[in-house]
Amino acid sequence: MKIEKQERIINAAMKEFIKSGYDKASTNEMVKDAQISKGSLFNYFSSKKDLYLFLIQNTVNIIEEIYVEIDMTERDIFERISQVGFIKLNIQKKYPLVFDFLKSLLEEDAQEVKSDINQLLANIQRDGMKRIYENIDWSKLREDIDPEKAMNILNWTMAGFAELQIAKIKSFEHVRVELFNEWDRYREILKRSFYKNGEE
Amino acid sequence: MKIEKQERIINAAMKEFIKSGYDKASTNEMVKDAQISKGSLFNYFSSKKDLYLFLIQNTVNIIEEIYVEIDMTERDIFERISQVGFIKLNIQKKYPLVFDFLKSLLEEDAQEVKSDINQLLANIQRDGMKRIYENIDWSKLREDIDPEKAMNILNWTMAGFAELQIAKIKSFEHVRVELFNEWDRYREILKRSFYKNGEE
DNA sequence: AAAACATTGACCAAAGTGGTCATTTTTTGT
DNA sequence: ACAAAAAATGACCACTTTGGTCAATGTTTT
Repeated sequence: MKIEKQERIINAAMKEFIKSGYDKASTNEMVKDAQISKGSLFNYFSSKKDLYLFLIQNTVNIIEEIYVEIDMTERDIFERISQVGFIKLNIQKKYPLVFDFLKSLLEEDAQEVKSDINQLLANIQRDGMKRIYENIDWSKLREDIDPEKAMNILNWTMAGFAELQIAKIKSFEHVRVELFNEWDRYREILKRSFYKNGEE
Repeated sequence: MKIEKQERIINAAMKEFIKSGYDKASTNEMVKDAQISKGSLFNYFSSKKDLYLFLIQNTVNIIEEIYVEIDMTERDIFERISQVGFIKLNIQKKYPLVFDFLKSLLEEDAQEVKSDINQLLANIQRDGMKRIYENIDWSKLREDIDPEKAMNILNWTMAGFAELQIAKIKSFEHVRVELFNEWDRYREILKRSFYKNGEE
């Protein structure tokens, strides 16, 4: 099957599952959006559930790329967090729905798929943030700053910044080259604030 | 009508609208959850749309309390932001669904109610954050820090912290007294980071 | 005990559900 | 050019759910 059609189907299905949750997601809406016939969809997937589970597995595979791509030898927290952000941005560009779909999975509570979700997400949930921030050198931090709190502030700032940029991109419909410069400003503020004088 | 029953209906309706969006929200589910009969619901409200619009107006009224309660003479950003957080926390305690419902309104795209939403939300959207951070004294900030970025970092941190605490409360089912101490730690970190030495 | 008001849930036509399959269209091998 | 195989279609199915109604029943007030 043409890869473009595959993506059309996957995206349409994800979009509908995100919007409506498993139970209320309509296969009719999916085929309309993907511009294929009802019959085709049920040729590719034996049931709605089958399709849903495929999408979950697909999502897990994509998300796991993050862990693989992280350079664990980079021990500076600001470098590491920028790295993760960069990887996530690339994923977002390639698969714009994948994070929203993941979020919808965590909120899903339909009995029919609940256990399957937990099972398939087990791997990426188990470690979560911990794996991403393994082997970080905290010694550069000012001593009066709790590393865990610093990490939280960084994470929240990163997430907030990302959300803001995505909103901008979605509304203005043009990717900003200044994006990374802008992030660097935030990075500088926090770095100067959190690190001991003279470090790095 | 008994106030307790009113709240049961409002909460059940909001819950269902949050979960399913306007179109797919089921009035049957609402009456089941609120433990009233179908007939009663349509006695109180002439239609699903009528109910929805009532909930929006109700939400707007509640949210607007925030603006009223802010002490505009407090010009320190950290005080102000803690104030807003405190007000929001109280609203969250009294009306646990109101912020989720507000969020769901912003994501709603059903044609039948889209224009009504925009109209009713116009007031609280127009100014948004601006009104909350009016008349702040930025002179205490270190000169190498852009006030707008500082404000963003603060906002994101506050939101992240709140989310974390709500998650904790929801899962552990007991409100933490240490909550404000914990927030004060974050506040200290950011204050020491952002303010000139010796300020405040 | 009568009148006024509140609440109920069986009921309705209409719309939507996940899934099927005989039929048509497209692709393939020769 | 043609037939066989593969892929795609959408009308159709039985079933569920939808928002909304209203005659009947319960509850209060006068």
